Amino acid sequence: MNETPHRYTAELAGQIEVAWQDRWQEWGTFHAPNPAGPWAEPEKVAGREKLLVLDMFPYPSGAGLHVGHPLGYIATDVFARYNRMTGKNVLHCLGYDAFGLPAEQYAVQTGQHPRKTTEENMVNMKRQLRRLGLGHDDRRTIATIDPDYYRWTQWIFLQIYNSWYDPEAEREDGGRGAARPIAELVEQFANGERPTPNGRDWVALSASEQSAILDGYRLAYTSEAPVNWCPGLGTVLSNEEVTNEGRSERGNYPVFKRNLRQWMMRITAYADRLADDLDRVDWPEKVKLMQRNWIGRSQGARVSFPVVGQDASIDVFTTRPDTLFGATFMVVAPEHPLLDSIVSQGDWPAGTKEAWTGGAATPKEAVAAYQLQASRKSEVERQTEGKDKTGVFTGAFATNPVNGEQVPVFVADYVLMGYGTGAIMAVPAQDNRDWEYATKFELPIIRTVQPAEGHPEDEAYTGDGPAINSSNDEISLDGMGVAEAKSTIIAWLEAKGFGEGTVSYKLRDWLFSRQRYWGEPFPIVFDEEGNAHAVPESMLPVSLPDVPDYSPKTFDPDDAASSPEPPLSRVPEWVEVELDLGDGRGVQKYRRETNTMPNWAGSCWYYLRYLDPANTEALVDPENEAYWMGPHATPVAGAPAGVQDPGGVDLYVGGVEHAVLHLLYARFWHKVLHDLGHLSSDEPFRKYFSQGYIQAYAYTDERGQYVPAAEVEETAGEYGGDPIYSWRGQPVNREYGKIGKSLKNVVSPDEMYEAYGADTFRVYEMGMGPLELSRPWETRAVVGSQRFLQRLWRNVVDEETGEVRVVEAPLDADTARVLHKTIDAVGRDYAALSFNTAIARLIELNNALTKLDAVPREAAEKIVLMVAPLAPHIAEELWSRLGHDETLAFAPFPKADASMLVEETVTCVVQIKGKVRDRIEVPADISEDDLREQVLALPKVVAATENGVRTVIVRAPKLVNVVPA
RNA sequence: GCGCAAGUGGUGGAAUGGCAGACACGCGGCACUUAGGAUGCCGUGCCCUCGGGCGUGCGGGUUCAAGUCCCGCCUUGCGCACCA
Repeated sequence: MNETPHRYTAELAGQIEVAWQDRWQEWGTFHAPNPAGPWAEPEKVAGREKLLVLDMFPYPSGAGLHVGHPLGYIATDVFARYNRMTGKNVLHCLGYDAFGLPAEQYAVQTGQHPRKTTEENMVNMKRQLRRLGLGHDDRRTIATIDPDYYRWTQWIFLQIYNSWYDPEAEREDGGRGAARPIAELVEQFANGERPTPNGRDWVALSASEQSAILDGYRLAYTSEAPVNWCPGLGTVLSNEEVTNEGRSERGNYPVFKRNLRQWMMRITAYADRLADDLDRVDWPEKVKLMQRNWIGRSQGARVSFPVVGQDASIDVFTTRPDTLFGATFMVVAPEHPLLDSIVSQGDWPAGTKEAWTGGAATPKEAVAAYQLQASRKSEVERQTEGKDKTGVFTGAFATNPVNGEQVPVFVADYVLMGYGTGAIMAVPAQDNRDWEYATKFELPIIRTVQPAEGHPEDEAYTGDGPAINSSNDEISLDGMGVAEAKSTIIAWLEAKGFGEGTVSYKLRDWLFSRQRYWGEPFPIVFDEEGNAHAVPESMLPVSLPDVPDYSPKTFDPDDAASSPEPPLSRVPEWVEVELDLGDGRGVQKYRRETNTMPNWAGSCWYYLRYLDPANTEALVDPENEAYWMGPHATPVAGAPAGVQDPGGVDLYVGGVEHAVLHLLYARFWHKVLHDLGHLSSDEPFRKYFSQGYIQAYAYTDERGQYVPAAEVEETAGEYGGDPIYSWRGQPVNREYGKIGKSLKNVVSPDEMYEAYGADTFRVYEMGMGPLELSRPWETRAVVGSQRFLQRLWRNVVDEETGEVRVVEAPLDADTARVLHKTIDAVGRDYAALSFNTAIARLIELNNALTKLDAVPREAAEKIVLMVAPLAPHIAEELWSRLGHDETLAFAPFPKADASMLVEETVTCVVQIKGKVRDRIEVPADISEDDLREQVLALPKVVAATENGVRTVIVRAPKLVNVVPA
């Protein structure tokens, strides 16, 4: 009946794919040898280059994968497989980021324990990914929820907790500033080398006093500070997890500022290095820029303005100290700590304008009312109220140090406590915000930079120009440009003791605790005085207890007055412990820390565990870390001259959504571990590639409800108009966006395996376009990739008999040339992650082979090897049928014969005045003179150059451009 | 508002300053078929008086030659957003 029983159908593809997946597993094909540690196989490492390829750490979602998820995994797999065929020792594997909010929320929804649902989700995801044929080292699969894993997460926390940042420490790269053990700081305090902050003897201080001082230095510390409290999630969040609109990134709930005692990570100590070292890694500029913006380093000056009639001064940060002479008033944030003491106690001073008082009888009342009003505003309200300037006069004046002018001090919420010093000198002439405020409150404006020609009279001028109105008895900036004026005035301020050049950052310390159940417990206990103690390494891991009630206490999302309540605090038998911490104090009563770590903790270092997952002695054997991640001999392209290579993962592929979250946190942890001597590399991700997303169309009916995208029919519009979409006969609107359940446009990889097979799916995803671009999913287009693989199959296997049909014959010259050109191009494309163009080349070669009566063995074997990284199963199957016993995973990738890359004859394009007018076949090695002569003799050229020739451009052998007179 | 990308057929996309549209989808035709939503082959930027003309968001410029380089504008996407 069936005339083509051996056709490469989805069914046959499925059989082949599963069989090869079993073989790879059985043979341990993708096990990568380590130089040291428990899995040491130094003899297999010797003499090979290494390559460490990494995907972003996935969390096992209950919804399973959709076709967008595997895009990056396929890309890294193709790259890894290609490099394996060039002889490299390639490490590629995947683990699971299984703690955290999504896993917990899913568990809450389904009413089951998070561990159970998480493990089930991991099983499902592993099945989906295995069916894709990824060449992962499956021995190295890890999960953050595994106690053997989070033991090391806790160990790293202790390393950070037991460290401080010494800005004077010399680094091996010549820079200054590094993490050092806190014990060394204690020693400095104890032997008097470093005075304690309050000047008292270290040994005379109580344990609590010592503890409080050390908290001011530790890289992980607790502090009582305003944090982002999200009642809807029942937890606090880091700044990075809060959106511009003041809502939680996950769940979009309102977030409120609350003063709470929380764990923080002193990432600000690393601000400079995190910003500077971006120059040493190969990342997209866009992502580097996002990190630089987030760190927000700006050069400027701190200037002190003495408060008139008080023994106090207001410090401001400014990036424009050159404009000091134009400072006509000052503004402090409503939360500024000095505010209460500087507000004048009596009536409004003489000259107070009505607009400054906010309608209050005294400055004290006005400021109190304004503070209250500001404190009641949520972040959301600040946003929605727009940028209307509000504020009141404090009644106080401060002295401008450059000219002795007494300027009024205002309180206004356009100045933020969280940046700089929380106070500014206002220079309306050179700052738009200050201009607005000055105009609204009738304050003087003095230009101190000459505006450019044609600049509007009624606007601030923020550009460069010569300084004006900027002199006193000692100094004059007049005539200087902005840069020179800045350095001149800073030198003067420093000499007079009025201020100093300084740097300010937008980056804040990282809030590290969460009031959730499903996360790593802190290895911290509190004694009866409330002082924190590290749990000794020997007692790790501190296990997450099984509890009957793991769900977090959540609140009305708008209930700002609610307080977090960690689920672990409801387990007294776990919280209350008696321990001997080995610190000489013997067995004591302690209370465990009941907060848990954020899910970033486990994902901050997982790539390190991949290197040595079975190691029980260390998080990674130093030799393994140095082998896989150590610095290269030469820095990345574009790095400043003379810098050291930081090392790190050779290729990291993932979405840009983690540009300032995971990618910044991981860099910070990595640098701490580097400083403490645990890692030779100084950056985690040497090269990062930001992949695009696969999106899909979604359709809404007349009521705006989403309808199943798979059931929508498309019909051509009349007279070439736009196509019309309909669902069950009714017209629907098309939208473009994310793939998701709520949009009813999910396509799962399982459906693709079923309908086409994994290889076809892989080729389609890689062939759709460049990896960095987002593109729409189109199921009906997948068939093109299937046709390609079918033709490839047919070139080797007879569809009717199943016999191999290649012939033992030499290649004809044309085929040989196409083959070698393809080899040349495809190799370069793979190395450059240009998989879409590699596929196009392979299709062209395959189509050329299809036109032959029979395919010579050499061509068949080479195209099979070249296809193997993309479509490994069909390639293995054909390779095997061609008579090879072993996997082609390590078969050498074909090499192009350079002599085959040059054509004997070339089509030369003949242009007249830059337009193509003719073509001639010429020998590839034709001389310029011969070619010029031939072209000028062509009838069309002769006709066009009746009036003579102005010039002839010859680019032998491909192009001649004749320009007639 | 500030900053960064990107604009190429009906669609996804190719093109070291040198033949614009590789490859694929879709569409049209043909073959094979009881059948085709299978498979194969051919065609497919637009206009045309079949000579050719016009074409890479718009307007200028550099060049013998511009999708590519430069200037200005428009549009879209992304990031930041009272950051002093």
